[in-house]
Amino acid sequence: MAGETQITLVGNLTADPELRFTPSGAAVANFTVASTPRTFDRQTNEWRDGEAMFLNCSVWRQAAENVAESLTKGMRVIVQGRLRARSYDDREGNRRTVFEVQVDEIGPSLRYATARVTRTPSGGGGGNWSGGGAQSSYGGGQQQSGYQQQAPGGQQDWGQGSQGGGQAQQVNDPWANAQSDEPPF
Amino acid sequence: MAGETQITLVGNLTADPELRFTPSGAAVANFTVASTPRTFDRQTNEWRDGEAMFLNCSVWRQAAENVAESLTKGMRVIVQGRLRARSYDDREGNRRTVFEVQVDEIGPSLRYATARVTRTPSGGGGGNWSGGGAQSSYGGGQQQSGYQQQAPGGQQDWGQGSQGGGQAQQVNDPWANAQSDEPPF
Amino acid sequence: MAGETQITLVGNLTADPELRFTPSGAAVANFTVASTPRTFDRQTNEWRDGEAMFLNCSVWRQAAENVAESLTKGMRVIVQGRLRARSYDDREGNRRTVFEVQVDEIGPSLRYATARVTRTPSGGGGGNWSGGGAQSSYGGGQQQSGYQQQAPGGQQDWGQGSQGGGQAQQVNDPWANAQSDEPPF
Amino acid sequence: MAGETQITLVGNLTADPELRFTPSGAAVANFTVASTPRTFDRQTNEWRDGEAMFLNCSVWRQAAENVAESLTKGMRVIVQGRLRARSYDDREGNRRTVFEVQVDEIGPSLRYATARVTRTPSGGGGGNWSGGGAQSSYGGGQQQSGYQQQAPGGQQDWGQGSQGGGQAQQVNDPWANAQSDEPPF
DNA sequence: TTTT
DNA sequence: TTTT
Repeated sequence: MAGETQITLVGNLTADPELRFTPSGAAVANFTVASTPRTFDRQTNEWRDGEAMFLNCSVWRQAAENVAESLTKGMRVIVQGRLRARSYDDREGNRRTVFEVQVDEIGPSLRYATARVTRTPSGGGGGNWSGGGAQSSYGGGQQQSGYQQQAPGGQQDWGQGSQGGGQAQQVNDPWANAQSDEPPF
Repeated sequence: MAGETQITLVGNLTADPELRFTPSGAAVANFTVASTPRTFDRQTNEWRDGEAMFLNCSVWRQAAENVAESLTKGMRVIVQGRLRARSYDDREGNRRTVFEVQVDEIGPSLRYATARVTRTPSGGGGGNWSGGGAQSSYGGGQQQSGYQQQAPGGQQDWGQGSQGGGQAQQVNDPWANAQSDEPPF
Repeated sequence: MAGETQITLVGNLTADPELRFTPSGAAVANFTVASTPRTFDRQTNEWRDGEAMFLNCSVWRQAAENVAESLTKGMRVIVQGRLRARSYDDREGNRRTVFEVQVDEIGPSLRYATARVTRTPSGGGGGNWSGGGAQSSYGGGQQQSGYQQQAPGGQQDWGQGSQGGGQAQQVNDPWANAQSDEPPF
Repeated sequence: MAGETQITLVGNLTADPELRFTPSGAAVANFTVASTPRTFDRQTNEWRDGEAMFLNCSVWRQAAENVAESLTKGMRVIVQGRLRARSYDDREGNRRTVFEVQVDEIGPSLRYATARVTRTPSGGGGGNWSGGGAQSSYGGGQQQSGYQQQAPGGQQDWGQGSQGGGQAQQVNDPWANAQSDEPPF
């Protein structure tokens, strides 16, 4: 008995994902995707950009850690998930509602980029299956060290001003505290 | 006036993608995604695997080349596209129909894997923008050679029997010839 | 070259659709869909309702007129479309953004209801065709009268207070004037 | 933890739905949707029809009965569901696989047609609610008779030859027997 | 096997 | 502002 608000979103990260942990240790990554609709104008026979749309996304557990490790500001991603609303009262006491995508699957788009995929050691998750895998035989050590070296460079490359993006933080902010141990969805 | 057969598919590659070129030089990559539906059985309170589904996918142009370079047998991917049917007559003269996903967006899933994304030089495509971009500073040569070395290992790792998967071939088979210069979709 | 923000929404109308016409005579129907996510809680082994989500939808041309004629407050619908954002400044000068679904296809859900479908005379639209008109075999009169009796009760059942819902209005409000002759999407 | 093969399908019924019951009394409706992709050819500046695609669909319980009562050959529908594969061996011993959409939500499209919705008495289902019942203000009788006149014509219009479509049958064919009490999905 |  |  499904049949809900399925959404498939394509766009670019407005900033590096933010990784957090609930008190019980569950990882959550939050990020915003900017999606600019392009429509083909039959009159003028050319493409027109619509107004950009910014959607907050949130992803849990192992995927959250993978997202924080793999994605940075500007990258184009594909997101499959369910649209949700969260209401709150702003400082003036007005009821506001915010939309958020609960991510089921996410990955970098290969439309304008290539990706080198590395399987996440399924420790602690009970992951039932696969994914990458390719690089494990590459000669662990070499691959590993390569990875370590690369990370910083990649950071700088995006000219991002945000420090700590994609870095884990065991925060104690209100939001984190408000989170239960388990994903609410 | 849209409103068609939108499909969002998650599953694993059954083999390395096959990259081909139409006579006029347009790239096409074909691959098959195996998707095993999991349903939560409320009686027994556990997850049950359904019958695996195998879907052919085809992607064009720059994305085709990126797919061939990035994805290998076994990897989990997210695919967004439109479902199509192709009919043909088999050797016994029976009309058969084959389903195929025309890929709009594809990427490796980050559920069980990480990915290092590198922006494709937008040469010859007029691509309006990008994703990745990060790895340019990794020191091209090193990265490159690393790739060459890694490829074979990765290959073996998935226990695949198909040789040449992911390799470009300027084929002249009937199918390639039948293709026009432009994607039919 | 597609690959956008596809959304498929299921929920209930919060009110009767509002039908308007652009100066040049193009029909637009606007309505809001309330969608309450239900998730199966594996701990307690029961279904839990999430926070309701309210999404504005807009549909154009013949479909707009059909929507206004067919749908009323409370009905469950399926909507297929693309999610868009519209920004504006509120009275305090704050930039607000509103989400809206540009409807590609819409229909009443048959999950808890039946529907008697009547093809719209394709006058003025060039629509290539349509749906049904099946019920002739039900024994018109009997079925009909049964329907008549039900209708009023059903109405009250919905407890809707809005009068004039689903009625066309050649409005001249700013929004209508702002609209061009053609759908902006 | 979802993230599967979501499909949203728009097309026309190739025949009236077939309603069956499992031994334990659960209703199932099967039908085929023909979907003809239309693409806008930028060269010639006109729409082109692609090859038609035929997809089997199956829907369960109350919705199955509603479908059988509401939909007939030729009608345009919107279907939201999950794509599945079913394998079998044909008479020559070849393994064949058939695709099928497990319907989550379905309804008649309002693009070229109107619909009069009537809430299904939620007897025996526990359905939490429904749509329908709006048209009371149209002036029942008049509207009704208008409908009656249209119905037969519409019927013939469709030139449908299949009799008994949409009629319930407590079949005992192999397939029905193979079905368990509960939907397999 | 098929719809518009 | 709201539906079930």
